[in-house]
Amino acid sequence: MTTAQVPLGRGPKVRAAVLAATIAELAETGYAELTVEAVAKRAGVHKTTVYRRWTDRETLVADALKDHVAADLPVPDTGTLDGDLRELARALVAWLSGPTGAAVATTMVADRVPGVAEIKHRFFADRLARGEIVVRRALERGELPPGTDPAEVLKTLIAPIYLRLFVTAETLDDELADRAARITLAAARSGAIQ
Amino acid sequence: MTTAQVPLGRGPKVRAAVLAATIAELAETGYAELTVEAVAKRAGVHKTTVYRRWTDRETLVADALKDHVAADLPVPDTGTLDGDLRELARALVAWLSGPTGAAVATTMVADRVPGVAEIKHRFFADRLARGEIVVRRALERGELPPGTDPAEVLKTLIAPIYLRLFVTAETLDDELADRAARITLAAARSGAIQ
DNA sequence: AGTCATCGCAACTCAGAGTTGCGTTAGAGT
DNA sequence: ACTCTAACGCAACTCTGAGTTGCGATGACT
Repeated sequence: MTTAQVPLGRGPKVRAAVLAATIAELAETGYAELTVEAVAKRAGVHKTTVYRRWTDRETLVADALKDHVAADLPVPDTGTLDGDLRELARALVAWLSGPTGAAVATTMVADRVPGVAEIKHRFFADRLARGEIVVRRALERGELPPGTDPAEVLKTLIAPIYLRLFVTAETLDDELADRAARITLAAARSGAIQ
Repeated sequence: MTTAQVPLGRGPKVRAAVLAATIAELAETGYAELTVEAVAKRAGVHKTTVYRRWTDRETLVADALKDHVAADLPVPDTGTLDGDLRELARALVAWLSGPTGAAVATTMVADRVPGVAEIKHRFFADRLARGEIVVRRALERGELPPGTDPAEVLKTLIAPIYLRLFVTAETLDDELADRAARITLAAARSGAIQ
């Protein structure tokens, strides 16, 4: 729906350039300081062109986030829950370590941009749901106590990573990912995550 | 230091009113939509008065956050790590459940307001450091395996609470606090938090 | 090569950030 | 109770960025 328009005229190129420029500006200045003119200039496009395709700044940002987040998460299958959790955590760290990933996550969380709340909710709900599969497989393999809540396991895994990004604001690394996986595994195995 | 000026003239009253109005506006509209005129009107003060005391909007917001965050955290001492962790988690939930707490936390995290980054860092570092005491006491009581990292335990405790506030955006409740305490305790006892 | 939707450009309006000068008032000291 | 002064209210600015409009130029598909 979003990108699936018949590619006629210069539409698609302009659209892609403007959305990419929006993400880049978000990464550099954040939403509060983002100006449409800066986006247009970066995209090599005139300001009015932006307003012809998007009604206002909020819609533009929301669409850029939606577009940038469309790629789906590859779900690992290493054979053990420990391996899968580490892969998931490392993939999240890798995404949030990039300039665009951090900017997208921060914008989704930070500001009350109308339209972004729903995008954020769908995005995280989708990611969580996909990740749950590795926990379900572990349950089937008997790696975890019955009654363990897959969604809560995933939340336990990603929580310290987002905490570091948003709260303590230190750099993300694979050591953090591995520790998150280790802690989550220990808690889940002990039956604490119901 | 912040509010400790000799109370001469109408200064202190105006300062308190404007800072309170700033927090209230942050809670209602967020930083991106916050206008100085709205703050002034809410504080029953003229716009120029605000600009006489604070150089710009960013300084005003930073000062309001700094002032609002000055209250120090009461550290529980229930006798058991489980009890202390639950108290800490519930206190955090209570703070973040209020309108101002959520607004303050969101503003600190969300936008790149110059001056706020440092306030955020100090605030969270201070809170973490204070909370660590309960873990140190548990280590002395032999409740946890030697080598357990107090700071990491605290981070494990608060991570799912901030995750729910910022990422999944569901309502915070004591059940969340208790689960966070339960999971943290299980992971720490198993020796996974080094 | 022609057609038409799309884009560039200039010229607006409007709101909010931040500033200045001057008249007015609240409050501390005697 | 009465000054006297620092702090406040007010009006009138400038400036930047959001969002709009009309017209002429250009690029993509037939």
